[in-house]
Formats: sequence, structure tokens, C-alpha cells
Amino acid sequence: MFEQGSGDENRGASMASIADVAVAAGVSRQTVSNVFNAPHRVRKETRVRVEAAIEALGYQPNRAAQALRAQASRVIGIRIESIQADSLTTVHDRFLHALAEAVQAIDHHLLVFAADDPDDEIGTYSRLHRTGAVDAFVLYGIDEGDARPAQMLRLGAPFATFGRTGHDVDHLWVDVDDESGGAAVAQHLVARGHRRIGYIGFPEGSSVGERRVTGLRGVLDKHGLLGESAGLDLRGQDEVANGARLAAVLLDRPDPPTAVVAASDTLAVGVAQAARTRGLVIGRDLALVGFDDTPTAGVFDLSSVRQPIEAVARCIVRALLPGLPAGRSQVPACAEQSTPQPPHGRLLAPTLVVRASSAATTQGRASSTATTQGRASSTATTQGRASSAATTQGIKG
Amino acid sequence: MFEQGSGDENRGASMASIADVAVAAGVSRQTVSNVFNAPHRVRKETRVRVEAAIEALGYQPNRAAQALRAQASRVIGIRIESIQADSLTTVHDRFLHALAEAVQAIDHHLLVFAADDPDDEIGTYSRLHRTGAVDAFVLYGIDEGDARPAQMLRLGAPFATFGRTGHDVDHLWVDVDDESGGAAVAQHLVARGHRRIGYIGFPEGSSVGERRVTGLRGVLDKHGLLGESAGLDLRGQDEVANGARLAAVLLDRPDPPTAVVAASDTLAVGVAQAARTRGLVIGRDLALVGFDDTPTAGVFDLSSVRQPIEAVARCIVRALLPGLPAGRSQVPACAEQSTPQPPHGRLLAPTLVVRASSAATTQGRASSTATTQGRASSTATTQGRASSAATTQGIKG
DNA sequence: GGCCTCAATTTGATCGTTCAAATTGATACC
DNA sequence: GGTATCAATTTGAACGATCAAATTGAGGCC
Repeated sequence: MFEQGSGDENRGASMASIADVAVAAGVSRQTVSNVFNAPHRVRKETRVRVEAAIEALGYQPNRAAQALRAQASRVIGIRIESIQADSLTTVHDRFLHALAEAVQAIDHHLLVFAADDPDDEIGTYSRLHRTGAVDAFVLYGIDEGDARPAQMLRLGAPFATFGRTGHDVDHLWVDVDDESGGAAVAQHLVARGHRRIGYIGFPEGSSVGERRVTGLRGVLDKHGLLGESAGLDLRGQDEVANGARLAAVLLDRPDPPTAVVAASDTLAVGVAQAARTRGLVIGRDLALVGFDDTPTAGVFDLSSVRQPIEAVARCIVRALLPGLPAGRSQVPACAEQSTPQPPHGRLLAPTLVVRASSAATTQGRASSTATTQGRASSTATTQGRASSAATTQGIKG
Repeated sequence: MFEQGSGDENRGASMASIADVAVAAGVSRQTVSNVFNAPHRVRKETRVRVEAAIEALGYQPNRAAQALRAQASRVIGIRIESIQADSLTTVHDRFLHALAEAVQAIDHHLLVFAADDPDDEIGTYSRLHRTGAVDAFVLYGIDEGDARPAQMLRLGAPFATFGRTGHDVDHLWVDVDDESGGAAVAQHLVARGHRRIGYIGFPEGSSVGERRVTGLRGVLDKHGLLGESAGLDLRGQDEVANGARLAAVLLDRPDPPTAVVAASDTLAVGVAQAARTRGLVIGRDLALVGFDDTPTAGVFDLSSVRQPIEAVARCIVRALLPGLPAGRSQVPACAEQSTPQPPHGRLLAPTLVVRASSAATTQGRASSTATTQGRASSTATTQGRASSAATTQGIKG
């Protein structure tokens, strides 16, 4: 089996080339080319004739020939991560899909590759760059202290990152404003009457986790609740089991919090497990909010801070644009509005999606359980801080 | 911000070409080419000199030039699906990663694209094929009655599918032997002492779902248990809520099953929810087995039938190989062993991963709950049927 | 020496496209 | 009439690699 088989029907029959179209339309190659790339140079009558020939032959310009001539492949590269066994958080696949759409909008293709480790990853970037297979790269999941951006600058390969390293390396980056997300959660919970709010986050060193709790604390401080929530801040790897373990610590205290914020939906699911084994009903006895708004959050009716992944993908493509071959397609919009932005970077505000797990107030509590409660959910942007001047400062288009 | 910025450092500085290497080594272009493609034609002394020049200049053959000359891009294309809000089952991302690795093994690249609907998808295949951007395609999630394979044959674009349509269209396909998976689950449960086994599957029309239940029933029949499990077979869309709803029907019967098999981990999670609200402990009061062995299954300690996704990806690449440019890399192994295989296709056996949700027997029942139980899990291949003649009939290598 | 053989290497042509420069043809202006 | 102007179109060259054919040089043989 699998001997030759189908698949090479028209190998050798070759696709129509620009020369074939030229002959069919009775013009030269260049005129056909102009119909695509500089229509104003072609007389209307001629253009119609050429377009008819293009249609008839089903002609499409050969990508390899264009790439060779233009010294640009119109391909964006990104590493595809392997799924993590213990995490339910899948922002990566949503980002890949969003990025595929974003690069298509500027007539580019998306090339994905697997890498075993950061060294293999950098090696692959280098190879893809030197072979001309890829024009620019997108690096996912960059956090403080990551060595890859500096290595990329050394390679000389154009790139942009989702996430930022800090202030030392200046490269193009786009990131979610996690601080604003944390603040939105705090505002939401405080408005619902919670005063003792627990936090279960990523280990020290994750600046994403730190920013989330910083935003949270900022609002609590503003309401004079920082003291009441003192000592309710625990950390662990992003796994369900850790969420459960750490939540147990919080819930078994003599003065347990009435609300818990988890740095991810994965951790939040663990919190829900721990609460359940203690007979607590999420949404009634304990408010719970996660981050990322993965399918998991929807399924378990958990409130969650939704990342603007699609906007991130568009902004990254937009950031790369100046280094790419002249975009013939219209420049796509990136994000609606924006607060003042740092150089080289772009911060996008996430959105809190409120579901049954945190919808009730501490006074009049919800009567039904979280899992059977209705699906009605409200959303609220975290960008209350956006000044009226924001639109004039943001990216045009 | 985002004005020019970094990213075009060496635009115009141009990478080293084969001519540069030739000059540096004091030979002609063709000799450099031969060092790569026909080393036996080059004198050892010359080869060493050329290799030194290659190393010094960091030369890598230009992909676009090779593609133009060879009329083959060495790129495989696949559609990236958007994540489904209500499903926790993510086989797709695992497959993408596996496919990326598999195509890299034969020195190809993986191009992913997003499509709005099947028409858009086919249109994109056509465009990618006609522009020469992609040599061959992989179609994911093909099931009985799917029109896409027939359309692809009409396009004349080489392709292989994960999943099969039936017997009418002959194209290259690779699929998981779901019947064997269902049978393995049944054997496992029967061996644990279960006699009334419920099934919650996909709606009619999903041949994947049908095959799973067919395998299940086959074993039950063999043990004379088909009558006892009659009427315990329910169907619904692949969502957690449906799993819970359908499980409620089974569990609220006067004679509830002692074990439930769900056609996916997503449905299984729903079953677990329904059981919990009724005070039943999964693994003690009710055995539960899902399909796909997604991270979800691991997190909730659910037994699940693991798909051999990595092997599927390798087999698909292997199936496409004859239609691709001569593979210079050694042909990668596809799968270890195989039962007699149908023409054009390849069936791979899944593996049952037994976890706490179904490890106990109906006699001596586990004492702790499923979620806190240890993580020790055993695996058993479903390929007990493999004859000794299998290796001689399977794909070599 | 002349000639054949064979290995090692070079030259020319080509893949399909597009830039730059050259050509054509029509109109206008002195 | 001669010629400058301009739009429309064509021709030549180049991007970087590799196939096919030609060339070079060394060795063997009569």
C-alpha cells in the first residue's frame, strides 16, 4: 500500500505561467504583471482582455518566483508549542489561529515549526531566516529575563513578541495589560461586597503573575482593603492540583476569604475542586475569578479575564509591517483605542467576563449552584482609565 | 510608535548566495551545489574546501530559488481550526504539533491557514496549490459524507486525510481504529466486573462515534451482556453540558449503569458533574472512561482512550511522500506494527490509559475519591488482535 | 605520439516574476 | 515638417538554484 497512488496527477502538466497568459491575451509578460501590480499603467481595454485570459487559465502568480525576485517570501514564522499535560489553559492555539487570520489580511502566509528547546528554536529561526523561507518571526510567551529577543536582534531577523522582557532590550512587542486586568477583577469583587480577597498566582519570576496581583492590590489599597487581605497571597506552578492545594490553605484558615482570584483558569479549576470538597458552592459561598477565559472557564461557568488575543495578533502583524514588503492590501486595524503607549511596544486592555462564579453580591447571594446556573454573562472593559485623548495618541487606522 | 523601527537591518545586505561560496572556495557554482546534492561527484579535497567556505559565510541554499527550479516548495499545508467554546477536547493542537515535527523530518515546512467555512477552505487549497506555495495538503477531521476529499481530487492537489469518508472515494487516509478502542474499553470494564455499561456518544452521523460504540457492543455481546446494557445508549453534541444532561438520564433510572463510557473527554467531564451532584464518587460508585486522553482527562484523573496522534502524523507524511520531491532525508518510521490494512488507508490502534476513574473492580471498591487519588496509571494497547503476520503486511520502515 | 576513457569540474540554459530601460505610436506645439 | 511630450507597451536582465551538456585533465593503451 501507499505505492505511488494518487497525488501527482498534474505534475509536469505545470500550472499556467504569466507567459501563457500573455500569449492568450496577445500582450507581453510585463503587461500581465502590470494588471496585477500597476493597473493604472494598462489601458482599460487591454486590462479587460488580460483579465479574461487570467480567468480562463486560472492563473495565479507563482509564489516562489515572486519571492526570488522580491527577495521576500511573504511568510511569517512562529514556533508551535507542545501542549502541557497539566494545564487546561490554551491561549496558544487561539493565538495561532488569530495570527493566521492576521497575516492573511496582509497577503502573507504563516509557517509553524516545532522546536525541542530554546537553542533549537533559535537555530531554527536562523535557518529559516538565512534560507529566505521566512521574512519575520513572532515569538510567543516572552517574559522578563527571556534571552530570546536579544538573540534574535543578534541574528538580524525581523521579529515581534507577544510579551515583553523589560526595558533593557528594545524590540517590537505587544502585550496584554495584566495590571489593568487585575484591577478590573478587584473592582468587580469589591463592588460585589467582598472585603477579604485571596490570590493564587504563578511562582515568583513570572512578571505576568506579578502584574496581575499588582493591579489587584492597587484597587484594594484604594479601598483600604489591603490589610484585610494580607497573607491571602499564595503561589504555585500553573496546574490544577496546585490550585486545589493552595486553595485548601486559604479555605481552611479561621478567617477564609469570601473571594479568590486565580492567575489562570487552570488554577481556578483547582480552587473550585477544593471548595467543593469542603461543601462550598462556587458563586454562592465563594466567589471565584480566573484569567484567560479559555473554554474551560465557559464550561465551568467561571468568571475570567479575557485576553484580547485577536487584537494582539493584529497588532503584532501591524508592528512587523514596516519591515515587510510593501503591503498591497489595505493596512488592517489593530485595536480600537489605546492609552498612552511605550516606545516599541503596545499594551492592550483585557476584558472581564463575569459569569456565575462571581456574579452574586455578598449580601443577596445566588441560590443555585454555579454549574447549573444560567449562561447569561456580562462583559466590561477594563479600560475605564482611557482618557479622551487616547484616540489621538493611538495608532492611526 | 511603530514607525520603521528595527527589523530591516540587513535588507539589501543580502544573504550569501551559492555564487559567493563558489568565489570564496575558488570553484564554480555547480561544484558547490554538488557538495550538497551529489557529494560523490566532488573530490574530497575540493569538498573540504567548499565546506569551509560554506561554514565561513553561513551559507544556506535559498528556498525560493530551489522551489522555482524544482517546481516544488517543500511545504505542506493544513487548515487551523478555531477553538470551540464548549469543548475541552483539543486533539487538533496536539496533531498540529505532531505534524510540524513529522514534516520537519523530511525537510519540509508546515504552512497553516485559517478558513471561515468549507468553501473558503477549498478555495484556499486551490489558491495555495496554484501559486505553488504548497505541494500537498493534510485534511483534518474527515468523517463519512465529507465532501472535501472529492473536491480535492477534482482540484488535483495532492493530499491525505486524518479520518475517512467511506469506500466511495479513494484517496490517501490515515485513521484511528475507534472500534478497537471501544473494544478495549469494554474489555477493561468487563474485566473489572461491570455488567451494565452506559454509553454517551456523538449524534447519529458521526461514524467516529458509531465505531466506538460498535467496538464496545461487540465485546459486550461476546460476554452476553448486550441485553443488560440495552437502552443505556444516549447521544448528544460534544459539550460538557450535554454529557451532564445525558448522564442524568442514565443515573436517574431505577437500574443505573455501574460504568459509563463517553465518546470524548468533554462528555466525560459532564458525566462526572452529573454524578457528583447525585453524591456519587467517580471511580468508587461509578466507573467512567472517556476518549482522546486530552489534558482534561489527566487533570480529572479520568481513564481515556489515547489517540496515537504522533503516529498518525508520521503516517500521513509517509503517505504523501511518493508525491513529494525525492526525500533526501531517510524515510521516517510510521508506526511499529499493524493489522492487515485497507488500500489507500492506514488504521492505527489507540491505547487505553487507565486512571482512577475506572481502575477499581465492582467488588473491592476504591475508598478515596477520584480527584485525590494517586496518579499511577497503567496503559494497555488495544492491539491484542494483531496477528503475527502483521509486520510483513505493514509498511516497511 | 595519438587516441580513448573516465573522473572532476565548468558553462549555458531554465524555472516565473518584476525592475529598469527601451520602444512604439499618438498628439501637440513651434 | 520636425520634434518634444507622454501614455502604453515591450524587451532585456536579474533574483539563486540545479539540470543537462560541454570542457578539462590525468591515466592507460596501442
